[in-house]
Amino acid sequence: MSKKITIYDLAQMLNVSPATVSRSLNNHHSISDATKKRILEKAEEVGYRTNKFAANLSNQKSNTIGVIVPRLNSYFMSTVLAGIEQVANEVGYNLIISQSLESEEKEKINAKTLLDSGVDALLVSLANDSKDYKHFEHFTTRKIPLLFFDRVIDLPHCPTILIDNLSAGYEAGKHLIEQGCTNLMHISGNLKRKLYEDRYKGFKNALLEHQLEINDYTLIETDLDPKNIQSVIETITGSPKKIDGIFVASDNYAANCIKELKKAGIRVPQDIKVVGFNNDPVSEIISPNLTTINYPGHKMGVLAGESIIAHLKGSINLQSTNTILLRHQLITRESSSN
Amino acid sequence: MSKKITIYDLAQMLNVSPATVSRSLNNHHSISDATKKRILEKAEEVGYRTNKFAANLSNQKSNTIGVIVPRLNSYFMSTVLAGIEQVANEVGYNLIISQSLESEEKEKINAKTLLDSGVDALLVSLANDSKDYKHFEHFTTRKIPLLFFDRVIDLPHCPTILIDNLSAGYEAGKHLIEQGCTNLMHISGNLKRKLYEDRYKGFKNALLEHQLEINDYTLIETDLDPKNIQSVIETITGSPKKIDGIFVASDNYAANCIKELKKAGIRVPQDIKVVGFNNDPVSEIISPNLTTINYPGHKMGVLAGESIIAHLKGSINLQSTNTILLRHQLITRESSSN
DNA sequence: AATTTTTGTGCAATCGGTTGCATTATTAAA
DNA sequence: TTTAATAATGCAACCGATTGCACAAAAATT
Repeated sequence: MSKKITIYDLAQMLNVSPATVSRSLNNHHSISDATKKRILEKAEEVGYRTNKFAANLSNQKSNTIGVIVPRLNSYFMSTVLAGIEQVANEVGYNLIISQSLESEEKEKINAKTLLDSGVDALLVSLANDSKDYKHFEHFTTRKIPLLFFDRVIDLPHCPTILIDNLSAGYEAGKHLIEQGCTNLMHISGNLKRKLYEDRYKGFKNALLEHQLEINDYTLIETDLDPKNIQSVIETITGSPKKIDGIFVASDNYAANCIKELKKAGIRVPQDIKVVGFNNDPVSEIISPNLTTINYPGHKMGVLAGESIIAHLKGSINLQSTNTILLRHQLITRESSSN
Repeated sequence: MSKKITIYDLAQMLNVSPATVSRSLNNHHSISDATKKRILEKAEEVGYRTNKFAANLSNQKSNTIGVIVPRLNSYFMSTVLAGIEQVANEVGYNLIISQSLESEEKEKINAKTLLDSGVDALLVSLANDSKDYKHFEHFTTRKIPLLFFDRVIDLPHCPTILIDNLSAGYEAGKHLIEQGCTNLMHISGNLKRKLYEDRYKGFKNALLEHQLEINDYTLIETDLDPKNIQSVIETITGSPKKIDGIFVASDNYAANCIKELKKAGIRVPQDIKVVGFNNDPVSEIISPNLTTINYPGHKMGVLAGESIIAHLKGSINLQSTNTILLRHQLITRESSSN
């Protein structure tokens, strides 16, 4: 029981060849039903378990998908991962998940490790400070499908899944303006990442469209880590013209902003209206409830998983599809009402 | 470039044997430095990448650790996973993560898949409805180390990492009593899981110690999913004796309770005091801030990872250590003040 | 100079499945 | 009844790295 049983053992027990055993286990058509049954039953009886290493070596594939994310402990990311895992699991794919912790260096190492581990495909959401993408070339040259989601770059033959951040930013800005705000601010994530750049661009477009002033206080670039929120609050309160509308690139950060603003005696939404991003659960917990852009993380994960698996199974060719845009949606709540 | 290079290719290029190449790549002592250098350089030059399948097959190990969790998109769990990933990554281990989605059936399948995938160790947090643990026996019989965290069971030779839920529950109860509550309620998760059972037991002990009544309203068992919170709120408001203190087994659920209680016109903490569990970020966002039990998820992950890796490297023997208890801590905030 | 050690490499088996091709048994067609 | 077609199974090479053992060359010892 404790020593592992191979197809050779089974073959010997049943007086057939290992080839027949292998074919039976894989339900190959050229084996008679009787033999198959006999072999399957014996395999079950003696607790045979296939050795994936050997099978992988032979098949040159692992039924494994690699995932690299900046960090896995954010509501959004864990939701995406949950989606990916769910679809992958259903069709028998395993997920090797690693985090770059926002470091390009780690991202490179992780990519290499996953390459060596023989993942059949790679899903990536980029680290904030990744600037060089050579580490992904190994995958493309080896024709290992590579898909970017959320924090994406445009690489030849690599599809991307994301939302239309440009118009999401625009809608957020426009909404604040329609609510009567005239002195707007955007608290952004790292602008090296296109999604943040786009959100800001869209936001700025809304301002431009309404001839609102754009100045030094229109944009604050942060790492979206609530730890360093104090300086941001100071910037807000220190603005010469009173800020009356803020669009924050993450709900979590927005919630913390509201909390700190309240502490500073600033009322939300009366003094400042706030719009967040993602529709995290926290947006409905914070008081006032947070107006936000719904960003369907789970759906994104499911889609990423399904796309890559469909590609692996050969049913679609992802290389040609370049960008999949998910629908987003402004959800208005108390934090921007008047 | 695009076709993969093996040690045989390298051997041929350099007129040495594959064995020498292999040994060089693994920095075996019996190879001269000159040869090693020559081989390493060539390997680098031609972009050699080791084939893990072959290496794993030969070594009978994968440098991979399997993880099964109920779901990966909860703040607590994703934090634990982040901790595990971090330490595993640092020492070159990969993590295959799968979720049971609270289903015993899926947990079984996942365990099987991970066994087949040849993980060197398995870390598990159990699904709520798991009742049968035979699927883990394969691991123990094959001497694959198995460690449970958070939602644990006592299996021979399997260490567990958790906090002292009994005393945490007791402290939560005692705190509410000290704040003047006399009519207490506990909103629990699935009592099949020992951690929830223990939290309730501890809580009950506090009540007993202070001669407080225990009745039908003392305990509500839920799945801790905010979706079905309404019936719980109704139970609270419908209690003949007004409930004035609630201990909730998760911060997220507690936050939602507070939100709904406020909607129902019940003031927290004036009418009802609330204590949560986990010290999620949401506990500091909700107003009033939530008194809670700090449960160090990241630390738990790090510890789980470190333990299992130390065991794999042979530096410690986990089989003998049976339980690792992490320190928890009551954090008092507004939701239970008076 | 002869012998023993030490060092550095190679041979070949092994890990456990997979699969193209050959072979035999069986059934259908002529 | 003979021949062609079909079905079922086995042989043996292959996937790519690892490693015990043998062996030759170089260094150390007597």
